[in-house]
Amino acid sequence: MDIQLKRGLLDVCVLAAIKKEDSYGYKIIKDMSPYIKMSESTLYTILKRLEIAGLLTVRATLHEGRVRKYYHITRAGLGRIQDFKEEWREVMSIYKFVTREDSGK
Amino acid sequence: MDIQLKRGLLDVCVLAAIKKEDSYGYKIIKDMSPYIKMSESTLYTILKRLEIAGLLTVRATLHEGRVRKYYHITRAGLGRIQDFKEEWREVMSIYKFVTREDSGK
DNA sequence: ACACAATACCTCGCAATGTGAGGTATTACA
DNA sequence: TGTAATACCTCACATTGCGAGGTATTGTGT
Repeated sequence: MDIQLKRGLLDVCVLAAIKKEDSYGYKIIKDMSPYIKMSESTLYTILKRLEIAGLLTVRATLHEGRVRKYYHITRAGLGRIQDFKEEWREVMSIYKFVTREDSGK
Repeated sequence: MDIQLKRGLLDVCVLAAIKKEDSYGYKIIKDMSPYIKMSESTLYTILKRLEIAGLLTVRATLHEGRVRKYYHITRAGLGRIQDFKEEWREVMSIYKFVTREDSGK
């Protein structure tokens, strides 16, 4: 899908992916892939960003000899999703503006 | 509204603003302002970009001593709006993913 | 006459961010 | 021995919205 359209969705998608239960990078990409594709470099950049912003916390673990970092959403992260939800009214009004049919033409 | 969310909408909004009838920069901003705010520098950048991409054409006129440039949407521009419309299914599925309630939690 | 808003266009540098290319390391399987 | 899968990461690059700033004309208030 259009890269510009993605920009407003990716952050909040990642948050949504760890909302239900803590998850890790590799799994987040797999879970999101039916809805939205993203490269690994993008995801790890975003995870770092969201951590710095305090929207999630990290906990490193060892799993079958491999490092695995679990991400946990914070209250602020949940707030971010809520904000997104509220902003969606605006988005839909824009969508309607774009797709309206100029009946007279 | 969130600047990242805007990125996917602005181009197509501008096209929608000139779809009904040819319009010019200053008026486009006014027309769109109830739906989405954008600075002049943004708009003129976008108009230039869309012109280069062949999604609209320009016609300079004189109006009460001031230069006024009218923009006209091309077939490709209409196609861009159509593409956006079709991509919206994907966007809505992402929206649902983000806002779903984890019933069991 | 002077100041200021409105109309109408433009350029430039900055900051944010998705991506491909590339890197490191372990486990699983043919 | 080699390749895929798992799992993490860095870096340079291109795109793009925006603020700051610029130019010019017309209209309005003092």
